[in-house]
Amino acid sequence: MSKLEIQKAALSHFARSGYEGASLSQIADEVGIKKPSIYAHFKGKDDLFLHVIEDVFHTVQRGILEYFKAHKDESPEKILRGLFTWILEEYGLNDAAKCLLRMIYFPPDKLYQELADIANPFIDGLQRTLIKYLKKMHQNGSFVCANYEAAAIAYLTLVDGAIVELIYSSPDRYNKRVEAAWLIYWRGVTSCPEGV
Amino acid sequence: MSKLEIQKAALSHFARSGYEGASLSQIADEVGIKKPSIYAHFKGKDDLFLHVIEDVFHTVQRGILEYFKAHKDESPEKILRGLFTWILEEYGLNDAAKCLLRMIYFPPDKLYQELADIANPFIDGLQRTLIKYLKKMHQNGSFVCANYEAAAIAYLTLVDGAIVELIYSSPDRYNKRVEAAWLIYWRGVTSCPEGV
DNA sequence: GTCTATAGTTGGATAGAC
DNA sequence: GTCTATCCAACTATAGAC
Repeated sequence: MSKLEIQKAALSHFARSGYEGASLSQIADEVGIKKPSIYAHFKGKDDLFLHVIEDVFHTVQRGILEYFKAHKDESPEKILRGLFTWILEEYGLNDAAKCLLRMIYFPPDKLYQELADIANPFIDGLQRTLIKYLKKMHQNGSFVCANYEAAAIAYLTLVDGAIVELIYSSPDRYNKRVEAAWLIYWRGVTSCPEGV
Repeated sequence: MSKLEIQKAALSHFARSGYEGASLSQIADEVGIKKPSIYAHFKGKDDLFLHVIEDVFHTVQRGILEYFKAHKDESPEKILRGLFTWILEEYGLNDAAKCLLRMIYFPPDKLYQELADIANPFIDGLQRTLIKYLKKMHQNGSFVCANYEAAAIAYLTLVDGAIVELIYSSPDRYNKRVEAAWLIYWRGVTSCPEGV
């Protein structure tokens, strides 16, 4: 029962302080138990951390796939633009997203390999799914552009750049970025002067 | 003399392991001195850290401004595109850039305010300088676009998204992102169908 | 300015009672 | 499954000799 509570508290500490900065005492305090009680549920700090991380990656991945499924009948323009809104609502002030990004960009040296084994399939999977989706829409005729693969890569660049602003500053500035960048992106993708 | 060596070693440790993960013993080891000798140059870990960070921010800021000055006679297209190449060459595998980004996105809770006082002027300064530059070029006639302010914000989104890939994966995939995203960005910025 | 020695704290982890 | 008590290692930091 309290296993989930420990994971939840641990998540918020790992998100805020990183792997090295988080301490089992503080996590136990937040749950309302003593430090040694954690060892009844997890083998140690590494074990707790990896359980939390694996859960976060799978949850986020599932969320994104569900978003695409729920909106699969809409136009690519609406789906791609809407994902930015969805990210803000779902993961704007969320520990899970912050922890996930922190561990992708700045993994603890000690668990580098274990983390890469979780993170790489996640990243590659998202990229391949997006390219496959845009390819289908492109052949479909519902996504007219010069190069769907470049469009996918550029889109992911946009997503990362926007999220970075969400982490660093605020939802407000995130929205400003998204509005400005999206208009230019979509114009650049769909307008094909002399068929470049 | 060894004050600079300590700062240099500290930088690489803060970049790789973060504030909490870096230890004074390891830093001292790398310099080839004993831990207490650090206290002859710095008041403590915080003091060393803040000195390193301040130095990094100023160095990077100076570098970027010098890049713009050195290329001020070229077209905006060349300057903006060239910055991506410059970032890769100058800061691709660099501890300074990695440390800077890490501390912007995931500052240690303990020194949050002190870091914000250094990071915020840096970020805001860059953004304001870019907008001012594009405004001048716009009024100049050498940068034809619908909205120079949106172009600036979207450009920064691109830069962040590209850097994220540079941190996470490799120069190779960074270049792929830049090539794909730049083409779409520039097309979207310069093509103004029915004067949007 | 660098060292040895050491204080004082906190970290992760284990043993064993209940 | 949670607790108290405890161990040991690592950390930051200081005192004082050279």
